[in-house]
Amino acid sequence: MSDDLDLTPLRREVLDMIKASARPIKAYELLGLLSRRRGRVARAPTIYRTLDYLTRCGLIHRIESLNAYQACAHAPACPEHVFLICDDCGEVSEIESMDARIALEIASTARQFRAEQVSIEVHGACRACGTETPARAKKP
Amino acid sequence: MSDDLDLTPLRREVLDMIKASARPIKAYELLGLLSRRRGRVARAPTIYRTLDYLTRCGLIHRIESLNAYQACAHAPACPEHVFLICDDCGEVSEIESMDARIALEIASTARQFRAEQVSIEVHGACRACGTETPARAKKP
DNA sequence: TCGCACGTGTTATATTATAACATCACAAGC
DNA sequence: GCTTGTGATGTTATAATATAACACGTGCGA
Ligand SMILES: [Zn+2]
Ligand SMILES: [Zn+2]
Ligand SMILES: [Zn+2]
Ligand SMILES: [Zn+2]
Repeated sequence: MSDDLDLTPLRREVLDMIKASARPIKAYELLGLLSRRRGRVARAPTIYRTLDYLTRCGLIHRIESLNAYQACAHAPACPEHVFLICDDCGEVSEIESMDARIALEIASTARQFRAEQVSIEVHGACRACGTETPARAKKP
Repeated sequence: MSDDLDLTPLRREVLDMIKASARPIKAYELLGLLSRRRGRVARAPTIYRTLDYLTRCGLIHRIESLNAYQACAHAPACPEHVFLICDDCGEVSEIESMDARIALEIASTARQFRAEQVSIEVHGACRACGTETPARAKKP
């Protein structure tokens, strides 16, 4: 395991595609984009290996409840991140909550559980979607 | 949408299988168990619909990072749950952390995000696995 | 030069999940 | 009784997500 980045052309290309996406992006979407960019089909292992690498480096995060990936909003080290996921418009914002992290650290330690990786995903309605109508009226 | 439970035989059978499992259990594992119990194959939609129902009722939880399901440890209403997931032995314990929940509520509200469903999954090493050896030595 | 580590390509397949439609049982209303 | 609607379950097919296993090439140090 090395500490420094090895951003090969493939990894950089995939990272750029993820950064360019306004929403979390899925593995097979990236695969399609990559195939088109390069003029030949890219296969699943190519993209999954790259996503693994970028995730391990902390450059992107996987959003478990969406099976999708998003560039980290807070640089290469980001231990306190929380995703606010709007189920209406699909927007996901990454915030930091030191308080939540501390609470979890305390709760884990109390049970002698050594926390290594924390995933916090909050589903709901973002500001724009939540205020569309006072009391929950969706177009059918 | 009704408030009270409709635990049909299928739903009860699946719920019992989940409760009987010492670990989170996967949809296709349940499908296999169910097929054997009933002496004929059960198909995927049967189990997924049942899991949806039980999840919506709060009787079970889905663990997103494992694609697996576990019975709720805290009765039919459980808004503050956190999963401590041991990556060594696979044990998952469900705890409650009001503090984490409050921290997230505050952080969400500050961004005018209306939180509806929160998923907190902490991966790491449980007490038993974390103390096996002082500094991380796994059998190869 | 040789062997190794590692990134990538390729083939095949495993795992997870849903769409769409058929059937059945039960209950409300006639 | 019959009709009709509703919700649960069964069935068929397929979509979406992910990994195993092996091949190939390049660079690098022994
Ligand atoms: Zn981040
Ligand atoms: Zn929104
Ligand atoms: Zn619970
Ligand atoms: Zn353990």
